[in-house]
Order: sequence, then structure tokens, then C-alpha cells
Amino acid sequence: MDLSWTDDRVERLKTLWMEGHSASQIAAELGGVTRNAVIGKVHRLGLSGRAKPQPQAARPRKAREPSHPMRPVAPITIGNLAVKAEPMAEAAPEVAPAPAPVPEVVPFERATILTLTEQTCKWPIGDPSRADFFFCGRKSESGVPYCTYHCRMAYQPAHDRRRDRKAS
DNA sequence: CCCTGATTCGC
DNA sequence: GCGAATCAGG
Repeated sequence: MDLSWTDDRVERLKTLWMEGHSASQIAAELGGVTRNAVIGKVHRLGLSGRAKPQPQAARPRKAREPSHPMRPVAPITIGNLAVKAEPMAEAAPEVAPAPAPVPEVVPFERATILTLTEQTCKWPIGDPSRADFFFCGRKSESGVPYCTYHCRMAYQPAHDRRRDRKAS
């Protein structure tokens, strides 16, 4: 296989680069080259200045106000899915309060700070310091900061977890 | 420590 | 022309 800079590969490089993919992403995509190779080529091609993600119009909304009522633990996530968390042992009181219309699994919408609105769930997913951070983004009641699923997590009675004594 | 792109320079 | 090594930054 020809892993040199054939016209074809150069074309893909140009395209991907202009689309805003990172050098390492492109390198992985093309295969057989390192990100350094990609960057080097990019420069030699003279297309160093890439497409900026947009000057970006003003944020749709202030989108910031979360600050959870009580810092919950990070939700369990698998790829793009939210997996229903364990129903929390048997803290269950008498009355069965849970019609629990929450689906077992619902895809995130991967909202960014720019796409959050009054009606999107602002539950943070991932490490905010990382580029792949995003917000849940599922539909929420207007004015309610989280989707149904995350509301349950956010407004839980702070885990009254008393560690059970060692099982005899 | 993870990642980014930019630059250098021997090949 | 190529790209590893390095640099500078987030």
C-alpha cells in the first residue's frame, strides 16, 4: 500500500484539514502517517491557516446557571448513551412513588455551551477541561435545567448513605 | 498528562 | 519533499 503523499491522500488531507479535523485525527484517518507528518505536509501545502470554528454568533442563551443543587456524582455514561443508574438500594419508603417514566436508555444530544437553551438539559458530561466535554442536551421542561433523567439525579436527597456495618 | 499546531533541520 | 524532534501553548 502506498502510504506516501499521493494526490488522493493529499486531497483527503486538504479536505479533512479544512473541515477542521486535528492533525492527529487526520493522521489516524489516513493511516501510515503521524500527526507530525500531517502538519508538515499541511505547511508545505501552504494551508496552515485552517477554518476557524466560526466567529460564532452570540451564545443562544446565557446557558450557565447549573451549579447543581447538590453536586451529584458523575452520571454513568457509555459512549453516547446514558445508562440508567442503579436504583439505589432499598431506601424505598412505603408508598411506591415511582411511576418512573424514565426510559432505560436515552441518547444524549451532546449539547455544547453554545447550543444549550431553556429547554435543554444542562447536565455536564465528562471533564469540562477537555475538548470532548459536552452537556446532556436532552429536552427538558422549559425552565427546568435538566431532563427528566438527570433531574432525578440532581434532586436526590444527597445520598443519605450510611455505610452499612460490616456484614456479619 | 492529555492534547493542539509551529518550527527546525537532517535525511 | 519528508517527518521526527522539538517547541510553545491550552
